Amino acid sequence: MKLAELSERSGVSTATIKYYLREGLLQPGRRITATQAEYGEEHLRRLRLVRALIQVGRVPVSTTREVLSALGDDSLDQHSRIGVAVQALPHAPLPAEDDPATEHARHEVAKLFERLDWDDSRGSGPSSPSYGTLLTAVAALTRLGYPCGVEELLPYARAVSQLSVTELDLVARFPDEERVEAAVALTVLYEPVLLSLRRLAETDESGRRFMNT
Amino acid sequence: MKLAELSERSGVSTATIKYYLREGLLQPGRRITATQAEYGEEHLRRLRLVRALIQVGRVPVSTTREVLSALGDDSLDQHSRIGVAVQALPHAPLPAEDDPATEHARHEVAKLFERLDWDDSRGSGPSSPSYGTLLTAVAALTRLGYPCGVEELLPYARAVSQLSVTELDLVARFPDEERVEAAVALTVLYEPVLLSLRRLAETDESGRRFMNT
DNA sequence: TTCGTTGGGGAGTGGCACTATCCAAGCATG
DNA sequence: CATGCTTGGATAGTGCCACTCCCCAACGAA
Repeated sequence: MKLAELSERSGVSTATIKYYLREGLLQPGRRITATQAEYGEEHLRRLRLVRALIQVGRVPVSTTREVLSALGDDSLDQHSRIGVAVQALPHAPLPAEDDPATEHARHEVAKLFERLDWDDSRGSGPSSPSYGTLLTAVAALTRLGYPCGVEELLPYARAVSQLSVTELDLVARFPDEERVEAAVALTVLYEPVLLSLRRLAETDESGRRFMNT
Repeated sequence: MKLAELSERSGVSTATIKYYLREGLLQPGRRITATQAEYGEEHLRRLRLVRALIQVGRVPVSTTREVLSALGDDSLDQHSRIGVAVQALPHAPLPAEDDPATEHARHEVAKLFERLDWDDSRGSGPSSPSYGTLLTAVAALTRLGYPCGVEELLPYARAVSQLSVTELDLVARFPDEERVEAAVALTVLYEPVLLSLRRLAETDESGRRFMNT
């Protein structure tokens, strides 16, 4: 298939596909002549993944490139490739160091990790960028005077622990060679699912309580 | 307090504060002389909220302005103000209309809503922007061949339903005049908490399964 | 009086995700 | 074989966003 057909079948403009090729998000097609190239189904699939990550998952283009290169890094085992890909995803800036709210956040999050048996040797833990994002968010809430200690965090942690089990069950059903891509796609694309369901649930619950009808 | 002190106590540069003033995210200070203004504690508090929404919650500046104006709209009741503020938050683009994946998404999400008793009259439901975001994400997953039907969505929906109850319990503890701000702050700032905990949980679970030690 | 400081305002910056234009080399048609 | 449309590569430009710089006139302390 030529670039124009790839564009039509994916719904992505040829200009944008050319941009992705330049940025290394897509392998170049097989050259037919000096000015033409041939693309296959795997290009279409990859393009759809790229589009989903960028548009639905809001992953920046440069980050997408890193994530994709981790997908194909044969020198790593499955867990490491998933880890590298997920760590490349965007995270909040680290919190200010000398700040009482940050101190509180560190303390509460540390207590949370004691109560769960999450293990830093598996990649969760203070060394992970997600841990930094968590600290930043907890510190910001603390600074604004909203409660955000272990007791408030635990229900969230328990909920996502359960969800991660069912999610990894899903990932495990895929054959080896598709598993890392599945893990990344599900990690990124279930984020908007989770957030929109949460907003819908909150809107509904807020209506139950604060609406007079 | 003068602008310089406001800057120091909030950790936001004077240039940025001036930018927020111009953008209407902050009320102008009380004018002392022709070239000086006085700011109070409520300016500091508002500034911290703005910073948290923009930096931690990744809410765009223009959206933040809309959210803040909904906070102070006395013509609406609490539920409506929360609703307006949350609807102003960023959402994914609506999915393509004439697409089998979108059709599938509509169908599955409709089935999901039948199983929960979420009510469109309360603001959740097809008319809500979050509903559109959900459709887009489900359609993208479907297009990539990942399972994303009622059975997969239900655990997520149940989890966030529970969380929304505890969260609204928290909101209800605040006095009336602080309640809407609390609802918005908690909605936005718990998003990174939820997402980072999910990534940590997944990393941990992936380690348990796919790591050889 | 002098000199640093203050707040307002307009213009500039850097990053990002495209997008428009140009060009030479095909291919298709009469 | 001539003509004109299409193709893919490269370069430069666009629009948006969140700041950030700079200048200015008015203050205020020494």
